[in-house]
Amino acid sequence: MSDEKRYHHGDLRRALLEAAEAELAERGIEAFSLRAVAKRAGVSHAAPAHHFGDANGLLTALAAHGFRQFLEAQAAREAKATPDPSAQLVAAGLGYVDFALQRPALFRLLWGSNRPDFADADLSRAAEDAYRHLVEQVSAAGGRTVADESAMWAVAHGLADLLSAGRLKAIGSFPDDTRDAVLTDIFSRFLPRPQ
Amino acid sequence: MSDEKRYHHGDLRRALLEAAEAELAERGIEAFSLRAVAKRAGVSHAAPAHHFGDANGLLTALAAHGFRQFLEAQAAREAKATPDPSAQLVAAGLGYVDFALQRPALFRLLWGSNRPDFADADLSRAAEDAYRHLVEQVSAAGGRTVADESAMWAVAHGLADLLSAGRLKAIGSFPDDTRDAVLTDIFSRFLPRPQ
DNA sequence: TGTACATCAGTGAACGCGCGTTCACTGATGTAC
DNA sequence: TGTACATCAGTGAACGCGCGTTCACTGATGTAC
Repeated sequence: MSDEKRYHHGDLRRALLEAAEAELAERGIEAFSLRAVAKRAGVSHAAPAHHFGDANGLLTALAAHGFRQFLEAQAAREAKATPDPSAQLVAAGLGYVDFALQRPALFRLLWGSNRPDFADADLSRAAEDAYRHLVEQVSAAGGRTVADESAMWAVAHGLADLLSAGRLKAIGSFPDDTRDAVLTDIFSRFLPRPQ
Repeated sequence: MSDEKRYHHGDLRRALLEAAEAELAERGIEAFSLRAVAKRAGVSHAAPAHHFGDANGLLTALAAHGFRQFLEAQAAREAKATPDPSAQLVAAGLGYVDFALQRPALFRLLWGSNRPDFADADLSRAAEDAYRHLVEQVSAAGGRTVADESAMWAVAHGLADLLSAGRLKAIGSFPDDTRDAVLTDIFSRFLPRPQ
């Protein structure tokens, strides 16, 4: 039954989110349109309205979903690291960069666009969960000041943004394990200092 | 003669660049259109073609101009700092952030858009000048490795991007001199270490 | 100083296009009895 | 188990809009003589 043509899609909401991310990746947010997303999902161009209202509604839902995946990318690295708080903080930083490299279009939607409605309840909750995770990690590693927290966030964010945009060519051209080693070196410089 | 209505504008190229930046600031790159820029500059919507070809041509020229102003913002901070190489490097970082806060729309055009043609000769020269400046500053301050260079770039970029987007609310709410002190503290952690 | 002419910058009407939105509709699904 | 009906998801045609592009044009400027 999976390949028969059905009137009701069955899981159009999810299909539209995937199509939207693919559109962002291929054509960029500047050329994003609801009609192109619907076409990619194989559905008439008026169908998305049932699920998301308009294009910004779809992008808002996609951004909320993106923040959850963003946290998952960090959790995946943390699970592989030793439980030491500093190692966990470095792992979160590596996950931050992983996400930006693996989903650059989504990364830009989260951090560099004003189209999602960041006042939306679901999206703002997802974004705050991500922020809270950072604060907790820094705190567990001994960070106490605004500077501690901002330093770690900024360096992770800067590396992620520059790498996903194809700048920082030196690091970008390293094999994965070499890249991880250099990134770990950099993150280590920013670890909160013992008082 | 300045307020009389003339057929020839006189300095339409510059006026279009200014109008384009204002449009970016007000409506975002996602809604950028040549017609709106022309209207803002008080000129018919076909006029920009004489100077820039199309919208991407205009954005490319604006980006090249932006990179030069980006370097100027750093130079302004460097001129006020002591000549010590580490102090100069920190000053460059503060200028990086200044630019992002003062011209957020332009900052996003330079670092977060794919609409400018980065293969354009003038733009790529301007972008490379900015990159070279960074490398030289890091080198003068004793940086020798890819990690030294990337760390400094990433933290400056991350602070600039997050602050200009209104994240990092703690630092963003400080008065200017307090903000500079916190940023200087953060940059100092990333200064190349003596071997 | 004056005239003729070439070049250039900007105009404004016209065009075709893809967009979001609306709306009457149709087919599928779920539920009451 | 069957029937009737309400609700829901998706269709497809229609619309008006702003967009980029084209093009014949006009007014301004510069230059040759």
